[in-house]
Amino acid sequence: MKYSKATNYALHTMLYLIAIAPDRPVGVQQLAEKQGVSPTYLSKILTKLVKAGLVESASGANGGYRVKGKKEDISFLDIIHALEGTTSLFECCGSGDERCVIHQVMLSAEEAMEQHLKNTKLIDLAK
Amino acid sequence: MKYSKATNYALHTMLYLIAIAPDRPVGVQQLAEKQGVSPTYLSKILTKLVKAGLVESASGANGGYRVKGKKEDISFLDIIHALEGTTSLFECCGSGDERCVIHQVMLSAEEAMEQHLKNTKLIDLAK
DNA sequence: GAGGGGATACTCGGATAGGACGTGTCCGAGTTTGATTGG
DNA sequence: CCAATCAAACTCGGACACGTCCTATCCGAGTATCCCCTC
Repeated sequence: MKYSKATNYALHTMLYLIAIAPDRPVGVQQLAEKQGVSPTYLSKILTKLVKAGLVESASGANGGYRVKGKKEDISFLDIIHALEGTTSLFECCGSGDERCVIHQVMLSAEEAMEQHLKNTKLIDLAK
Repeated sequence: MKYSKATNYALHTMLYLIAIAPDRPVGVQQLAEKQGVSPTYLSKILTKLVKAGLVESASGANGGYRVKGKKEDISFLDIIHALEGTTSLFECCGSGDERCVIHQVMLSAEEAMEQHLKNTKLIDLAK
């Protein structure tokens, strides 16, 4: 039960893209160099962010990645959901949502954390 | 990033032990039968709960497991920590606790969930 | 000077490999209870 | 009737097998930009 390193990389990459938001896209090599990760691995992570609609990619020379949409709306939860998936942290009693009291407690605890992550926008840290 | 099934089994087992708290300990076979798990596997989970000081075991015939200490004080977080460990869900920037803003946000989000799990006692569900 | 053809820089996707971890089983050892048996 | 012995029930711990996911790398393919060369 831990957040994957990929989520960590994704958060740092997104924060960097938002903080120094340029007109031209940023190459994966530059992003990878900042965090000491291999560019090929980081590109896999960025592909997930693209599929989630958080960033857009530009092919070819001078290509790279750029934040898509409004930067002010991107929250921690958006990025985490893009990498970890949106399924619940706790799966109970086989099939799913019965009236299991344990399940209800775990679900509300998870929602408490998600509310915190949803209310914190990345742009708040990019001052 | 998911809670393990073992945590699920542990929570259900503890709730059962607290709800029907008998004078004599409950055997692992009876506990395993309730949840459809193999007794040998459940005994591994119970060993972790014993080491955490939440239950105590009695060897020999008519042996089994019993809740240790005050039943009113056992929270969800106690059981989760016993199985998942107490390490943080998020490990940032290599070594550890620098002044990484992302790390701070993730930590406070995690604490929001843990507060919820700490305040919910198992005995509240065992009516 | 204008247009076309490479070289270059970059992303995209699949295949692959190693390692860690969760899940589950099996077996031998130690321990307590209770019944059985012999004096 | 008492006590010693034996069998049964049960937990404990380690070893082991299996699958899955994370992490990371490599390679080929596609694509856009820029430079150079030719007409």
